[in-house]
Amino acid sequence: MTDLKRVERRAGVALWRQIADRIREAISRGDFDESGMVPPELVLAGQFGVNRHTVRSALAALAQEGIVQAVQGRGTLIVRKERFNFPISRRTRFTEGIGDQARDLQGLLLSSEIEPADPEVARWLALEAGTPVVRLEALRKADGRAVSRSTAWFPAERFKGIGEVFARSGSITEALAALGLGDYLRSVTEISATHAETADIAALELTPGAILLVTRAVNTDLSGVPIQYAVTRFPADRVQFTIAS
Amino acid sequence: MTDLKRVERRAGVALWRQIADRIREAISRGDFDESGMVPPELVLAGQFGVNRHTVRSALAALAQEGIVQAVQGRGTLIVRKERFNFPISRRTRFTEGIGDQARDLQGLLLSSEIEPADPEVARWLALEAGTPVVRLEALRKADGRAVSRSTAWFPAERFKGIGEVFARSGSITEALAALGLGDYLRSVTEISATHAETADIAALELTPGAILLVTRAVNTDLSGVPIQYAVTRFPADRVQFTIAS
DNA sequence: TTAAATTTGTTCGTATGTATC
DNA sequence: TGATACATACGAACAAATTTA
Repeated sequence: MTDLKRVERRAGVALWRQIADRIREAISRGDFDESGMVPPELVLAGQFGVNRHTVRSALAALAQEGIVQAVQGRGTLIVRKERFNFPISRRTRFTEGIGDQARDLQGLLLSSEIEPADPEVARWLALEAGTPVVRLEALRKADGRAVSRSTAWFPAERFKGIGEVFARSGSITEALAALGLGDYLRSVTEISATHAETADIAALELTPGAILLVTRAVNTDLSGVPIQYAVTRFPADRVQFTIAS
Repeated sequence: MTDLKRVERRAGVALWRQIADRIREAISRGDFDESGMVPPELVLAGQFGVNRHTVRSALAALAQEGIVQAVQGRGTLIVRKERFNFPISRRTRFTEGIGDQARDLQGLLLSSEIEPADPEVARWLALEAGTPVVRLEALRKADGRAVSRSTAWFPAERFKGIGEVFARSGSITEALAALGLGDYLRSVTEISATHAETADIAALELTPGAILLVTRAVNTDLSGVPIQYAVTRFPADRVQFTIAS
């Protein structure tokens, strides 16, 4: 607690930013490790010699960074993170990729519908816009934690019943195999990062403002014909990617 | 402006969240396209029938998402984004990778020092901890926009003068070539995402709370000996990655 | 060039609601 | 049930940066 002294007013740097920095440092020093929580807002306000709102601004910034999580009625918890490592290669498969790192893997079908391909989906799948495609919404959990929320499109002609098959197995690889596709390859993966939107926050059990790693990927059959285009959102504090060349 | 009516107090959803959603929708509808800015906070507060602080909370959330950027004295600008695409492969090279997409590329040396390898750096470079390494801090710009901030380590025995050479050419590839390494390969790339810290916010000219894509990568010479370990931070709203398998 | 008006940024005060213990 | 602690909202004042007159 040695560092939680009064804050001097410095020109140019807002009080709440200075306080956020001090709390961040105190956390990384392990000052609050016994309790696993930050002291109550009013206590911090007293120690820093500022109003409680100023402390709240600082804690809100740290919550945005994912360092702490405020829980109404209890206090502000310090968040500890361990990331799953998700390998990306020509033979990327979700279940195999994370399998080693988790005891319990679940693939949950949220919905499955046939719809006409919009221009973007058509482009990725090398189809005419308007061609029927199956849209499959899925959520994956590892050891009970949601690790990805994906939206995948398949040509409907070839993979009409993939929703039902995936619902049973929870694995795209197995579902494709059941529909006669024994093997497939990853052709393109795009990776970007954004803030989570409302729907994903709910599905992935995130705090508002959480960061998502987003992949846009195409899988093809062995002759190079696109069979799947998927947009997958991974909580950035739970997942990282590895590309082994 | 049709949607900017009074907000009803609904149980369960905070006012500022409802307002953030309404402003986000109005922006994506293009309601403010003529000016490129959101109306002043006091105007919004009046239209929504709430206090200015409530509007500020909503705008702060949108700023976190990177949708808007507030500028003191001017107003709150709507941010338009276009991302550079950075390909990652066995032959990843920064300059070649982004070269097509930008007219003007700059590689700036921030500092270059020789230091003993800490355990992590030593592990990635397959050296004994404490072995001298060159640490090179660099900033890269494309068309005047900062696109990456990297910290790279090289075995000092082999690449002692790389700082000076990089300072002249602005290219790691050229610097390595000048030191006798004609070709090299990317062996591992790890990708994660976090919030930017203070130092990177300044160097990359970001707004606080911006998201960074972070790569940890190892390059080796043609016989597989590690020659470079680099941690590179890319602003997520300016860069995305592509892995072509 | 200067001054005023506009607009966002920060801080404090106060009150009330809601969840946890 | 009451105490504690975070969540939301309103009000007021002033600072700082920018634009406009």
